[in-house]
Amino acid sequence: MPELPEVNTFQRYFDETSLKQKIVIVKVQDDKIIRNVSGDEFIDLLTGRTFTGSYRRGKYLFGILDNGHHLLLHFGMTGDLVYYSEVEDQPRHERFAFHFENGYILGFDCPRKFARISYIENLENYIEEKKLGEDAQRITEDYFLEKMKSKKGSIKGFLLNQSILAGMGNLYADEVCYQTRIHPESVSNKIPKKKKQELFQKMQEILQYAIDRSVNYKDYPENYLFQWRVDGTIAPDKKSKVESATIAGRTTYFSKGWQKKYT
DNA sequence: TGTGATGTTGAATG
DNA sequence: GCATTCAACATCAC
Repeated sequence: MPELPEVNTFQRYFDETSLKQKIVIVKVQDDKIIRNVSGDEFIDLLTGRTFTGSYRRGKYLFGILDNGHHLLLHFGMTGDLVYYSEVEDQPRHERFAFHFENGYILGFDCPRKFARISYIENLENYIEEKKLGEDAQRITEDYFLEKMKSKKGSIKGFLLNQSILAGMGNLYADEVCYQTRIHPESVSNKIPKKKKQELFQKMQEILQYAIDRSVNYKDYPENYLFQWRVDGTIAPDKKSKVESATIAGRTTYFSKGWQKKYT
């Protein structure tokens, strides 16, 4: 269930379990999610290798290999990592797995197969090709304001655009809009500067809050919109009702009475 | 039984 | 070139 904070949690998990051990066996149960090489090539490329570190940018997690290459783990909607040693702990929808020297296994679970795995020889080139923006937590306020100036689409679409800033997903974008009282359909370059700054600050705050606690959406405080993503419920501000609409192609929850639309 | 779900991408359209 | 919309990807849960 990964947006930036969740992928950050995956990174921690990956770092704690899978670094500095040789991969002795690679198993591929379903190579559909492996994008740029075949299942057999994947096995050849990774057998005998060791992960020395990781790098996360938005929702993209790159495992750093001991030959300087990278393995991209993108979790899609339902990707998950499971480190286990007993066969019965193997996740139900494991698509591939690394067996380490110590007998433990890192399995990549993914029911919906929306994940994307790529073997990358040159990370800079890959990021360039994909036009992957800088991580949402590493951009500056100036950059954020500057980018918004020229954008005529909805603020929701802006926040979701991974080539401008990487890491915001559907739920977090709604949350940031809600907390800054900006209607998600607002036109990006029509939002007053002060509100834009607020948007930037809130985004940082919400992401950091989630990262600090490795939280799930459900663990958020009640005044967050997260657990109120139901039409017609009373919004956390207690006065307005939550409604939904499709904005920027995604189901978006907001509260008309609470959030102002700048057009 | 039908519907929609945390994400990305490519095609089609304006 | 840009922005937007839609369908597709595959499975599960309600």
